[in-house]
Amino acid sequence: MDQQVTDGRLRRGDQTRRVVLGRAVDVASVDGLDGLSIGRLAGELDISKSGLIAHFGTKEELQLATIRAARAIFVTTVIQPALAHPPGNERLRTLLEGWLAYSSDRRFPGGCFFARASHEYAARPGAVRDALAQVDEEWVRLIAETVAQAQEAGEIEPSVDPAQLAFDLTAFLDAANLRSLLGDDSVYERAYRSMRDRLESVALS
Amino acid sequence: MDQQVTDGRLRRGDQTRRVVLGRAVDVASVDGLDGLSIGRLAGELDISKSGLIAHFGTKEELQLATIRAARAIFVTTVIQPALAHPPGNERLRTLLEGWLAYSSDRRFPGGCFFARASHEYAARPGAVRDALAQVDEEWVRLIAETVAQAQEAGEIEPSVDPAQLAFDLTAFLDAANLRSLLGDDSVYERAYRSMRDRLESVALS
DNA sequence: AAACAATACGAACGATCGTACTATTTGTTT
DNA sequence: AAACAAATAGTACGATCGTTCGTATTGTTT
Repeated sequence: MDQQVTDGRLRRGDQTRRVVLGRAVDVASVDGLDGLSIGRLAGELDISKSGLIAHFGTKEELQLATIRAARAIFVTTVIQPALAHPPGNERLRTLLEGWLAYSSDRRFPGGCFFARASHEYAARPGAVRDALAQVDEEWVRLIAETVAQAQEAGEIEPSVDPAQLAFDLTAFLDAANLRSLLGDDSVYERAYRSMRDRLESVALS
Repeated sequence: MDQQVTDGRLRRGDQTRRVVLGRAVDVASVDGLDGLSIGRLAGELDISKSGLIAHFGTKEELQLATIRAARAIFVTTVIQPALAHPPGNERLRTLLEGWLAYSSDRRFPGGCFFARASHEYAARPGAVRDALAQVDEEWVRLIAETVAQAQEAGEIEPSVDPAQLAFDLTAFLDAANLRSLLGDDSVYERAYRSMRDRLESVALS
């Protein structure tokens, strides 16, 4: 996204930003975007509070930057690999299985970053909530669109409402993520089975 | 649970506890069990910080008491009314529809208290997480047991795994709760439809 | 080498956090 | 009325919060 930077000063700043955000997403996935305190982050990274916040201005800007960083990781981990597969059922399954791996492999130590942060800010109006709501909506829409493509490919019954199926499938994923963190070890298998059964129930080919 | 208290001093204390916890569950449903600060709570209720915390000892004890208070509200709002119905499909539907109403009516201003709090503490070991995990497990188990009773009544196919069906159904509920808070107005209808379709797919009678 | 720009630091600000300690008030018991 | 018990209040503590300001460091440009 960013063009190659040759100025060593800007390069240094970008590197610091990267390190800070890399730590921020992990911290926030466990302790939330509120638990993401500037002093704590600076302490863990052995840099000064003032030097850290100078990159973002305010805490809210740091939170928004953290959301963008987490979104980029999610795209790289879950979405990009799936886009290598052809549209339709195969891509849909890759997306869903990729999500389960993203959660169960603990790409973020606190499980899905967005499940954690979205629940934290869902009932609190503001820029942070809006950003999280948009990411969530993008994700659900991607699943629905992929379902629609599978229909166009003749792999899923045309009578199925893509948004409805996407609601069900993403619900399974989120439930597995939460209950795994709460100590249920069987829940990823359950989610996989529910997902498979649900897809088989609407399969055509 | 508590026996009738005649001592006016203890009565006064119980009343204060009740007022504090009544406010605490609402605050925590929006701002989380961390956002539940003693100073804020005392300020909103016009009592002293020291007088408030004297009832609970520490903040963690206040959090645990808040979880117990929220659980009592949940039982009264969702579970008790359903227990008036006969075991089986009827009770199961009442539980699920009662939950959707509990969420959409905003019995807690931040939506489901436990969805909010569970995600907040899911990845943070301690007494608070354990208490939340237990409430969640109780709830899912109740749904699974009610499914099993519906099987015994010949209303649901005996081949169905009650825990698997309970996983699906509770997943729909939680997804509706979150996405409603994030601004999706159609999501309770979607959850209702998914729930109904899922139950019809395993119905016997 | 001098001027400039971006980054990073250190110190301090007022505010709020959870908690502890000491009165004071309110109600009961003798 | 006196002694006691429970609830409530007032004050202060050290720690941490987000933010601001002035200064030093690092790198580039002239």
